[in-house]
Parts: sequence; C-alpha cells; structure tokens
Amino acid sequence: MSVKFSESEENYIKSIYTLQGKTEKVNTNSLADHLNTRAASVTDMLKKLKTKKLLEYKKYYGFRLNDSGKKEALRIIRRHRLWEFFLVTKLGMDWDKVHAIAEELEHVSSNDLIKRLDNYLGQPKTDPHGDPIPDDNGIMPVLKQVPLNELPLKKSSIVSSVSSQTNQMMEMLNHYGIGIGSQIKVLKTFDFDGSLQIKISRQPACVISGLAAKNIFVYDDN
Amino acid sequence: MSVKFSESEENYIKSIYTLQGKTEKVNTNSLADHLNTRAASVTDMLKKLKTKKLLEYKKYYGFRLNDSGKKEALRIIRRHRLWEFFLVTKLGMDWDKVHAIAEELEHVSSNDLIKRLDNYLGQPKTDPHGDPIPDDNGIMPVLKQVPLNELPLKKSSIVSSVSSQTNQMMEMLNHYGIGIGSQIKVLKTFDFDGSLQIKISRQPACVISGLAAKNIFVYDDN
DNA sequence: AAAAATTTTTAGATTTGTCTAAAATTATTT
DNA sequence: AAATAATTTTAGACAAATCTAAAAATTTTT
Repeated sequence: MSVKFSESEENYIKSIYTLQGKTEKVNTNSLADHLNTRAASVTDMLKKLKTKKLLEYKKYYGFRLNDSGKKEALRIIRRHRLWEFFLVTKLGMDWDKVHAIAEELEHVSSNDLIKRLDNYLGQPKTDPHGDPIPDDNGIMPVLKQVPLNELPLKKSSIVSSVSSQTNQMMEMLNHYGIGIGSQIKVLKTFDFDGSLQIKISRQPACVISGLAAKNIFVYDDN
Repeated sequence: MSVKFSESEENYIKSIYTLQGKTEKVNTNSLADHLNTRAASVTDMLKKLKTKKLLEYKKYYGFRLNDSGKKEALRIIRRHRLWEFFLVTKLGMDWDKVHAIAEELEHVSSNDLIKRLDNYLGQPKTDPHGDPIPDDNGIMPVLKQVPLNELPLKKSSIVSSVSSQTNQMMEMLNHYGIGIGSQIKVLKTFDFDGSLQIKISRQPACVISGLAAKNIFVYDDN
C-alpha cells in the first residue's frame, strides 16, 4: 500500500513542505540551512526524491513538492503533532521541550498506531503550540478564526490574519514581533481599558490594546 | 552523560542479552540467526561493540556482554516493555501485535520521556506478556513466584520454575511445550477436578491437571 | 554586456552497516 | 591423528547519506 521512506527522506520532505508554505519555490541553500546540512547533500537528496516522484525539480531553478509529496509531508506532520499533543497532555512535558522528542517519534509510521493514538487523544484539531493537525486523509482541519480578545486565557494559538493592514498597525505588529504564523497566547486581560497581556514565543510578555487585539485573528479549534 | 548508540548497535546489544541469558556464551551464528543477518555482519559489529567496551570477545571463542553492556541492554529492554505496556493498556492493541511497533519506539531514548512514561503508566512491573520491566537503574524487579493454579484467570505470565523435576513431569511439560520462559495464561478452571485450561503462546489451548499446575511456578507482580 | 559574486551541481571521499566469497580456525568423524 | 565438516573471520564490494573542493550555471554589479 503506502510506500515507506527513510528517516532522512522524511526529514527532507517535511522541511521542504514547511519552506514552500511561505515561498512556493524552495531553493537549495535555504533547505540546507533549515536541515543543518550542506547544499551538496540537498542536491543528492533532491535527485532521489525526484525519482520517487515526490517533487518537481528543474536543475538550478528550485523545486517544490508535488501532490504526492505534499500528502506525504502532511502524514509526517500529523504524526509529529499528535505525539507533541501526547507528550504535553498525557506526560505533562513543557511545550518548548517536546519538539525534539516528537521529531524522533514521528518516524514510527504504523498507520494503526497513529489512528489509535488519535482516538486516544480525543482527535485533537491543534497541537500544543496551536498548529493545526492534519486529519487521516492529510487534510488540514478548517479552523475557526477568532479575534485575539476572544481567545481563552493561556490557550496557545497561531496568528492567522490581521484585518487592518494600515501602516500604523503594521508598525505596531512589527514592534511587538507579531506576524502571520506567530505563536501567541493571552496571559491576562485588564478590564479597566480592555488591554491584554500577551506572550509571543521567544519574546518577553507585553501588553497590547483591546483595539489591537480585535484586529489580530488567531486560529481556534472546534 | 550516557552514551548514545545507533539503532543497529542497540539491536545487537539487545539480542546478545537475550541469547546470553540462556547460554552465557553466545556464538556468531546464533546471533546472526536471531537478527536475521549474516555471520560476517555480526563479526563486524562485535569488533565495534568491543572497542566501545560493551563486551568481552575473543576471536573464534564466542562473546558475552560485560556489565556496562548488560546495563545498556536493560535500558533498551525497559523502553521496549514500557512501550508495549502503553500500546496494550492505553491504545488497546493486541499483545501479539505490539512487538513490532515497540521495536521502533524503543530507540527513542530520552531519559525524561521514559521516566514520565513510566509514571504515567503507574510504574508497571511486567509488560503485557508477563515479562518483568527493569527499573530506572536497570534492575529487574524481584517478582513473586506463584504456582500456576494461583495465577488470576486470563492474566498472562511467564513460567519461572518447575518444582518436581521427575521424568514423568518433564515428559508432560515437553508434550505441552511448556518450559522456563514460556508465556502462559489460565483460560478456565474446572472445579470438578481442579484441572485448568491453559494457553501457551503460539500453541492451541490445552488442559492440565491441578497437580501439574501446583508444580509449575510463574511470575506474578506485586 | 562583461566581470564579479552567488548559488547550485558534480566529482570523488568517507562513514555506517550490510553482503558474498574465500580463507582461517575450531570441532567432529573416521 | 588425519580427514572432513562446521563455524568464524577476513577481504573486498555495495548502498545510503553525508562531506569537501572544484566546476558549472545563474544572478548581480559595475
């Protein structure tokens, strides 16, 4: 049925998927950076993945996963995120420490295992970082977007869009280091003026106005 | 702190441990058989494990794990059995199907992960097959031995010893395929004459007398 | 549009783990 | 104790994944 890929191949597939999400076409050096390897190694693997019909690749002109490559990437990401969810909710590990372990667990690829794990965890829609978990068919769940001020306290989520794209807004977002894809959570709300204390990953907590929060949309499951 | 071993090295270590449990000295061909590989490959790996100071090895004269090799083996076995326990009790998989998956999971070697998994599972003393789970210090738990007739119904266990070593007894044990290390469980007891219907792995169910059962000892946790 | 700089690919080596076939050693028969 | 058989090791090759250094192609600068 489904083809087996080596651990190394899986890591390449996953990285290409992540990078092409933003730029559509991926180039050799950025992938080498992302995987902490050398450009020459990337070229070698690209040839291999091409013969396995997972990507479109024209020498010197970049590459991208085709449909079956993307499908495979989503299967790997699904495993990764389910394990992260398990590590945090069942074993009580901290989010910021689960990634490395999930990176190893994701390569254990029994379909039955993953289906059962998913059920056991209650078919979660997002991982502990707020990233959506693809379903069994490799489809990303359609997540509701809510303004940041409606996100439950301390619940981690991912910034999905920003409604007001004025210069002033962008300047402020930039200042706080908030962008599409940022991991974010609300630590506290101040009823007095509707402002919120928030935390963006790898940055100190800060306070933003209620008006700003109303214009920052984040994913929320269910 | 603790040295990391490759997946392949870990598989060799584990197999040697299993084989030397029975015969103390292990020979090249039996290890090759056990690992489904060739004698030449075994010799290559032996050299490697010797330089890593995990085993005593004299050319042409067999080999055995030394203390640090045994310790490493027990760490791997601990991981394997904890994962088997998880797969059966939490994910509801069948015993006879968990081995292959645990075989992959056991190589994920974060100490923190295993400590948490152990706690989460309630620090089990035996895996679902009845095999004891080494503790965090690599020590096999001292398990109580009970006669087979006192083992709870349907609870899987491992034959630990046989009290009456008469020829007649041995003949019968042989006939049923029961030996030290056999995985066994009691399906049913017949009050009429105290006989028991039992199941030994990979063999059809059979019935033995109450007297026989009293002389077959098995491990029981707690 | 040449020259310079950057990016990507190729060529050839290296490491890990495996294999086959042949040689060396040990064990068993006669 | 020689001859034969079985086991184990060595020698040399191979595949996967990586690397360095050099060559080729593309992009940017002047």
